[in-house]
Amino acid sequence: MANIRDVARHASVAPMTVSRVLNQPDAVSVETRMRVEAAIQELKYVPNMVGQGLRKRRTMALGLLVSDITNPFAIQQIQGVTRAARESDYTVIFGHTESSPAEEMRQLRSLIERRVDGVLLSPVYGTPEAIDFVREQSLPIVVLDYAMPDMDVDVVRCDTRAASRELTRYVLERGHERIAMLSGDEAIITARDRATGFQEAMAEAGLPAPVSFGHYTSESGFEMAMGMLDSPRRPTALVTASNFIAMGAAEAAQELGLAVPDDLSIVTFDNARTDMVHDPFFTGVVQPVTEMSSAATVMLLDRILGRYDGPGRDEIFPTSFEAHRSTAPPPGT
Amino acid sequence: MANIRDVARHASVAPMTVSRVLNQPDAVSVETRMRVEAAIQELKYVPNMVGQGLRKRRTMALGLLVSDITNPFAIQQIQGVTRAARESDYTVIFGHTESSPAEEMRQLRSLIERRVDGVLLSPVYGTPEAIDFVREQSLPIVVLDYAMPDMDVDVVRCDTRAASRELTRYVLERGHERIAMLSGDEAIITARDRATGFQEAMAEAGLPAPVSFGHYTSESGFEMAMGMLDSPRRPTALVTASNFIAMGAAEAAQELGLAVPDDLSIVTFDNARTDMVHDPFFTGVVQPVTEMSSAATVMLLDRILGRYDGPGRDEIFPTSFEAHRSTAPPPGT
DNA sequence: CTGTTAGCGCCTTCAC
DNA sequence: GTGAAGGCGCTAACAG
Repeated sequence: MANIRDVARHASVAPMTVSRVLNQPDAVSVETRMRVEAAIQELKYVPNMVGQGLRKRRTMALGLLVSDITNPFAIQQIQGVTRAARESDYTVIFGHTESSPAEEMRQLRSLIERRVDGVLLSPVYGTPEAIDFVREQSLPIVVLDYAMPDMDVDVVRCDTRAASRELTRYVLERGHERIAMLSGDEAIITARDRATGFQEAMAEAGLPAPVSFGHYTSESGFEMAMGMLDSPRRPTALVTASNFIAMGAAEAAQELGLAVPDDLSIVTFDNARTDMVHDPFFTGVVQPVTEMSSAATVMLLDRILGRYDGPGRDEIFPTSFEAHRSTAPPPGT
Repeated sequence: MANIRDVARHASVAPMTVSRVLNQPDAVSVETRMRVEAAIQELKYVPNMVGQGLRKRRTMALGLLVSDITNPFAIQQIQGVTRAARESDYTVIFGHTESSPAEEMRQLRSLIERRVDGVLLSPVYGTPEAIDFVREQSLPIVVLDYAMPDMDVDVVRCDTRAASRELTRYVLERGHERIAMLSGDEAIITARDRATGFQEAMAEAGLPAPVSFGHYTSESGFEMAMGMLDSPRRPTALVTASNFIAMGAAEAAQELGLAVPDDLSIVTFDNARTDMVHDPFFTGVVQPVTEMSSAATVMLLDRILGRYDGPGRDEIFPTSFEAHRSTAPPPGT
């Protein structure tokens, strides 16, 4: 594998000239450039970014950590980040944390070891440690989909509490009165916010607002739904805080012989965008994940390239709503 | 951000000793080691793998290129590779080629620039250029899910032609006689092999074997299905060569007022594994993608670490079969 | 067990 | 417009 000196020798120039041909071609005379380019071709020279990164102290790589790669949500994050990064000639080194804070720290460390120029983190529990860890290496970081109150850090997210209120109102407007919420881990701020939004909307309607906290998994959704539905005055509608919880709830309904949506309506968060799924089933809130992730990447690049270095920005994107087949009026109406 | 010399100074040792503490702790006396470790803690030193990579001429990174990250198939590949890589302390730098050969070459180049220690490629069209390009940099490469006859290269795949034969036989055994195949781009070997397997099984049964070639997308599946189904003596079953084609075909059926499976059975390849999808719909062939990808990663590491350097290996994994809700006997039986 | 020297591939700086 | 010197952070090889 040829290096820059091999090319230089082959073209009878100094290594520096080869470097110029690659990085500032206009600073080299046409004839020299052509000779160097011929040598590059001939030796099949591919520049070594490891050397370059060491010297320039810039790797042109961004780190991206998502929680759960099996979630379509994460795929959209990856797409959004990759797309924006590519436009600035940045590579994305991505890892998934399997929703484990320990793994999150391990992966962050690995990204720092590789000296990525910045980090995009979709956190598990949003503990300050992860952010501090990156910061103490004076690396810029942007947080995805996780509110960080009282932390001076760039965040890109949605107003998930308001979205939850509206989602609940939608169900109320369909005539439901016995509605329960299945949320995620109470330690996760989106899980709390979504529960709060639900409770606010139910309070407006003067109705009780039962909430289960569990995890953002279908297993947990199944269990929580079984708990909520196992009662004579069972809810006629469930508001779930994630697509996986919704799936688990739908399984529980099936297990109990309840038809969705005829016997039980289900609405959810984190719906995958329609164009990713054939015949979407769940009615719910859709976040512009790809756009958010691209925006977050641009914010990160702003920091890296020195285009911005003020206080942390909290960029909030609007959510939208998609009605599909998982909702109907309550049974008996 | 501290470097190894800062740590050395802080612990009153030579940089080399710090390096030893990190890489061969047993070669350092306990007291020295403790002093160095204290300095590392205090300075929050994180080793720089860029410098290390330059010196060792090893980056401890593998490149992985998948075609289409929105495909659950690709997610499983990423998981399998990441898992196996992690066990050997390797990082995965992954990219998606958006099913474009030009992008594939661009991404390969980017991986080479970063001097990954080896490449895992799930090719678009399986042209030799991509492989030669990697090889001429004397980098090892393993090909995923793509037969490479006449190329001396490591491949991990399934016997997709045999699987297609069996899949077709399953449909025949259900009593169907008018069966059509919707395949992918004829330039893609799996698309050809799956068509061939279908034709072989149909020939065994003495039946005509109409095949459409299109693309591995739901749009193409929709169009091909519309073409095949728009006839009085339309097929009662479709064999599709990918999950996306199956989705498109199901949409076409819906558009034509045909119920799946009552009016039309659909079987497919590239089914996502059951545990990734709520209530799987399509009957079809399931490949052990995660295992295959892990195995491919191990094969690659064999080359990288010099555990193997013989001729290219063609490792063929068995497929399995999952019956779900998209198949029934032909209408009127 | 510890240290010194030198160089991996590249580019910043300065000189010509 | 071109080149020489030096160093980014790290470790192989050798010395003590």
